[in-house]
Amino acid sequence: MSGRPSAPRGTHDVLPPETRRREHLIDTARAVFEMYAYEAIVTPTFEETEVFVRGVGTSTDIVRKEMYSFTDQGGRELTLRPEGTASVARAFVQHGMHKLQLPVKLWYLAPMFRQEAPQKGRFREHYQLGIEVLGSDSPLVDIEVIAVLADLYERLRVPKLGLRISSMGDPDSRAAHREALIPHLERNAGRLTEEARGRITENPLRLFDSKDQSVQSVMAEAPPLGDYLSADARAHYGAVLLGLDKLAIAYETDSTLVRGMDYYTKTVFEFTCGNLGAQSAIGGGGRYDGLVEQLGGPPTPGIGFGTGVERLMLALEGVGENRPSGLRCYVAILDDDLRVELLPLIGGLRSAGISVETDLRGRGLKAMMKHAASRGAEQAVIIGRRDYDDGVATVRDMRSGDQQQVPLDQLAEVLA
RNA sequence: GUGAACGUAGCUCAGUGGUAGAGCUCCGGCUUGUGGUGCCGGCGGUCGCGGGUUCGAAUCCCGUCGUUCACCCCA
Repeated sequence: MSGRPSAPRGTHDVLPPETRRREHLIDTARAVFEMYAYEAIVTPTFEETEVFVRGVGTSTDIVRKEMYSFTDQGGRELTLRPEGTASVARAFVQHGMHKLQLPVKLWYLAPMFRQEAPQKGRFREHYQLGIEVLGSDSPLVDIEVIAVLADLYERLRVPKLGLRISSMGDPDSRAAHREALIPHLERNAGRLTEEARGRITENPLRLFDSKDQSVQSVMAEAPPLGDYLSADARAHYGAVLLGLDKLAIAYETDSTLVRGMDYYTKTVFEFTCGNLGAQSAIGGGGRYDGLVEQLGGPPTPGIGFGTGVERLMLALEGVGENRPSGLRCYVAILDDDLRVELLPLIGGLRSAGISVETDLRGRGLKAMMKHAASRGAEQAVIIGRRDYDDGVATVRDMRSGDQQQVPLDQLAEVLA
């Protein structure tokens, strides 16, 4: 920074009228969440670092190199929330929410912070809309969670939508798979990149997602996780897919789908938008049946998703709707002395529920009419000395241009 | 974090070594009380920032910050 300060790297301001598009998106999401009977939850912007280390997992890029961590004046190790699920799980444990009627169904809108290299659609601070369902291991919940997100995207009319889904299995499935996968990788270590070799024991599943051709050829011959699913995990996965079919939600199963948090079990899924380039994932999530216990709570299954507000905004460029400004009426006062005299009149219109804009700069009538038009006012109320002395105002319909004289004391009724 | 491209008015961009430009936006006038089209005028720039080369730098060189693209990762 030198001279004029600017927003920090990877952050950005959202200005009107862009904020109207954003609010339409958020309003729509809230409406959908309420339709499925979710309740809002708010958690702190920062947590004890331990929440994310234990929750998200030490093998993840998020915990290893992307967290905004700091020590406060009391020597506490804190971290700006890099994702939403761990915080919600922590709150669930802290407040004994397992004693509530289960499952608990929650939604949130919150900023997330990750120190990554910024790119289009990837920011160091971004907002996520998300839901979490805690306390039921039924595949019905998996189906509902995916349906909520699909419903939201449909209402927003997200173009070129894709859904990939997979099952990570339960811990037993993963352990059995690991025993077969690691020897395969070690036998073929010569064909792996150095980076890939480093992950063999750390998080070998990640390699299924590699874009390196040589690594891919090794993974193509590797034992797929799907072959090692336990009977329970397999049945669960089948039930979820059946439910999606029943709801006519299109999906593609993809056993190479690997997500960035260690807590995922069984169902994982990711929605993509085809016109977003490299950052095509607009929302994703999965089941995390061990997370609550990991954070010191009773064994409690859970599942949720997060979807990125900024990426949705990009995906909806050109097709998204704005929230209407709601401005109904522009009051144009021609005589300077009347500007103060008529403040109660304007106040009265607003009390009557009419959105009113008026000139705050001392513009001339022509400029005020232009202002009224550009702000989208439906009607203009013009009051000059002549009108005021007669106790009337001129009301102009901005669409048709029709004008009529209205007594000042009837203005609210006529405009309403 | 690595590699590459780009950074000129609020916005979109032109200008590639010789006095900083256009369109749009905004403000005002033509119309002394009437918008969305027209005409005229005006406001607005440390050419991202710092250093260097040069008689002279928006232009060439170095550094730095930011954006974008790819890798990586993810929303």
